[in-house]
Amino acid sequence: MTQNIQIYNTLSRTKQKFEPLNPPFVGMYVCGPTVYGDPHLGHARPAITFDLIFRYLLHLGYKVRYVRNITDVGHLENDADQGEDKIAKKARLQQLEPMEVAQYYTNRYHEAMRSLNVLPPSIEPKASGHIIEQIEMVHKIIHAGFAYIANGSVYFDVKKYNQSHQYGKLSGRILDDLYANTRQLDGQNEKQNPYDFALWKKAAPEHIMRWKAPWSIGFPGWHLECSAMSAKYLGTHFDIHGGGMDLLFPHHESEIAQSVAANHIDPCKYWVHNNMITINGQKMGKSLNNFINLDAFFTGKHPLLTQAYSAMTIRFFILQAHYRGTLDFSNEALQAAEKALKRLLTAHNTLLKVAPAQQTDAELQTFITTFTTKCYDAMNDDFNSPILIANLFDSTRYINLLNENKLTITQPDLQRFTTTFKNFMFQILGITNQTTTEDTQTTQGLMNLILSIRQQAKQNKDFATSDKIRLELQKLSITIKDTKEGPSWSLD
RNA sequence: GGUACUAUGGCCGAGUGGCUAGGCAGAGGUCUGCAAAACCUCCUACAGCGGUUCGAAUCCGCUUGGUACCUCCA
Repeated sequence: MTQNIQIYNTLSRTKQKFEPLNPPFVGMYVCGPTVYGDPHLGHARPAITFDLIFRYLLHLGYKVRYVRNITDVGHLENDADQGEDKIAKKARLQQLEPMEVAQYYTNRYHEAMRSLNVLPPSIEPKASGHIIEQIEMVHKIIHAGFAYIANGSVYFDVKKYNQSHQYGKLSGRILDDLYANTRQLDGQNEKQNPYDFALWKKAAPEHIMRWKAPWSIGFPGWHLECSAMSAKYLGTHFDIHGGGMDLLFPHHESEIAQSVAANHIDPCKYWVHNNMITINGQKMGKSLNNFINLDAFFTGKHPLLTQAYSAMTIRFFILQAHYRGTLDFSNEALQAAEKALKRLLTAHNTLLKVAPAQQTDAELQTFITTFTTKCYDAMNDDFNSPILIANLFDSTRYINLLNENKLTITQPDLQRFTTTFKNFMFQILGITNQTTTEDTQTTQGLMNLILSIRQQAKQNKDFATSDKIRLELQKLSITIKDTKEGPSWSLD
């Protein structure tokens, strides 16, 4: 916990020293999914980004309360849909109860997160379970004079708020510009100004998800749930608020306005935003037909994919880029990531087999003394996972040299080396080693038998047999390697 | 049009005012019955145009791409 973490704050557009409000406690809120469709690539990036931050803070010994919500209150698809929301629409199309839809896709989301080895958050509140808190917050905002009621709906008065506060300080927007660019929606609107946003919306007759409030039977505005739930579980002023860069405006901007209006304080100290994902250089969107569900990656069943990619490959690929940069998905890039990951995992298995010696070579000694520090430095610099991964790759060279007995290492140094490697690779980056069957006794016995038969064949120069064994095993995803110490095998 | 992010070698991707990130792919070599793996060596880029500087890919300005948001869409 003595680490000096620099964290990029969207609010200041600079890296700042991370100083929790109440150490060792850290409160972190991240906007979760709206559960009306299968989880896709767009869900993976923020989940993995904040999983990395969560894991690192935990590793350093912070007591982190990580809150990530589930949006199961439908919000309007667009004006033309006459008040029908996404979840309700799905429910109508599939003839299901809206909550059935929400639960189904919540489960799907959880399954995907588990595959990606994303740790569950400390609290995962649902918007539908916090209607009371949201109504209370609307009361507070009305009481503070920053909201008005129109025909059963309640709107946030952005113009008034902006007179005493700065609406746009997070996204860099200026209210006059917003006005100039949004006036085309004037007319039948209940809003006093086009940039006002709903806190509570009166439900149209066909709107299924509805709750009773003093103003009308209706549903909460979509910025409100995050403000209400973060305040409930993390307090009115907490450490980190995260989410995708696409949420910067209007969602997060409005969260600040609501919280300041209701609680008289900015909701959080650090705003952290992950950048977006593109596919083959194009934006990902349903209309462009390049919208890839996570399941499609795992099975390879999508026109844009030439093969299946494991969840760990996806995770590793995302971590190979810094979270604030855009990330482009392509088959070529994913295949590179797949091989790179395999190389690291192989190196780890090799490291576990290294036998200690009387002394550590000078070159290796130098490396080991700086290795741990360099890994921490990478993470401390705004969670720079690409640099961390580069450091791990630097270490593989030494691992392989140790394996070939070209270098030696003492037991304490080996212990240090292994601990650092494991901590950063598995605990912090959250990579898992999927080859579990490798260790079962039966498999091990069978493989020893097969390999001894193959060695016999090789000694008899019966290469037809030895090659056949290797080829057939390859079909079962088992790779044979002939090393100086004899044959070895691994499960791909 | 506005706001913001971004532009790096064949590909993916870090970083920095002068001291070659890393991975993948490619070339050569060692090893090997062959293969795979591993190791060694090679491939040295920073959108364009100006400016600041002893020196910029790194700072400043302009131009041109790309992306997101600006719609009661996480």
